[in-house]
Amino acid sequence: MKSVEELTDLFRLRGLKVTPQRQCIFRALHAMEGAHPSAEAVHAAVLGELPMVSLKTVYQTLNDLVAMGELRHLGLGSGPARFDVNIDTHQHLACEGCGRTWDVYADLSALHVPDSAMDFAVSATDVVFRGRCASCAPDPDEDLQKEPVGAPASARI
Amino acid sequence: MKSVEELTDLFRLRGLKVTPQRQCIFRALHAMEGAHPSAEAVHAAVLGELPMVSLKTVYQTLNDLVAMGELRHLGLGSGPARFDVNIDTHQHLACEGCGRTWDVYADLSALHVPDSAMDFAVSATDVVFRGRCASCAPDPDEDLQKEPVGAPASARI
DNA sequence: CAGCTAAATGACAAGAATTGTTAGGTGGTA
DNA sequence: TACCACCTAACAATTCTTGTCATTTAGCTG
Ligand SMILES: [Mn+2]
Ligand SMILES: [Mn+2]
Ligand SMILES: [Zn+2]
Ligand SMILES: [Zn+2]
Repeated sequence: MKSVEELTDLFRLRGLKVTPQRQCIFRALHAMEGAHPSAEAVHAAVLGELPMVSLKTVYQTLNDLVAMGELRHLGLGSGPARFDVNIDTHQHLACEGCGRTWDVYADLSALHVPDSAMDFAVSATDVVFRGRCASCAPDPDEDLQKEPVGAPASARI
Repeated sequence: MKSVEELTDLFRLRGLKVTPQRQCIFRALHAMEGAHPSAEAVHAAVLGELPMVSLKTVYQTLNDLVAMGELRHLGLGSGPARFDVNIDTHQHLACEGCGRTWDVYADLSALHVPDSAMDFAVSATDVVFRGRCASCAPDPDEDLQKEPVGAPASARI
């Protein structure tokens, strides 16, 4: 995520105004490098500094950033939309146990669309590795005893 | 998607009851092989046969099928959830022009999670190729005047 | 086949996430 | 400083999905 100063300049270049609310959102996002917050999470972070900012303002600013390509909208899984503060090309690990998500940088050079779809022009490839992180790994002892309980209610991005 | 008879047996095995509404939903899904319908789309198909089925019943049955692993819940962007009638391992082409989605079967054997994430146990890999389909291609030479015509039956959303 | 019971149905309402509306306020420029 | 397009925030509206509950029904048992 770019610095507050850079984002300020980019907003002004676009004819968008830079308000204390927006700069506070910029600051919150800049402090979240590597995270995938929901709008609500960004709002919560912002409220610590400016208690009167509305959730609507947060949504509006996040959507502006997405339109500018300075933030990615993650549309995976269910529940509230997540935003990706990292706009470099990368992929994700999604833990089905705790719902956390990590960035990974995998080599996609060997990944090709089959010939049967040759008339489709690919501009981006989204990859999500789903599974279980170290803390959520099934314990081998419990594994022998019982069948795994149903997945947690919220296995999200 | 399995046949109405197979799904009927699987529901009974699970202690779930099989009602005319549910069998109608089974039929609708079975006729949608290769598609990625929303709950609303399934509901619309069902209403042609049984006009009194509620959307709630459709959601309930689709969720049961997902819990049984006979239907996949897709998170392709925002908007209403899509369900994947094809539960074989496969990937998707998503056209950013018309919003349609196609199944593809790509070779993922060369796709590995980086070593830095070695203690993450991957159970599934979701791949979405995003771009533009032939009808939505910006290429001015091809299909210049053509309306985006319906995709082949096996390649619907 | 009749009776039992857990499950399903559907009308309705509620919940969760996001966006529209609008009246007043403000940033950036001249 | 004055202007004005843009922004803010309270509120309402929309969209998608699930909860509640009275009634009905599927599947089982005898
Ligand atoms: Mn990321
Ligand atoms: Mn599919
Ligand atoms: Zn985990
Ligand atoms: Zn298209």
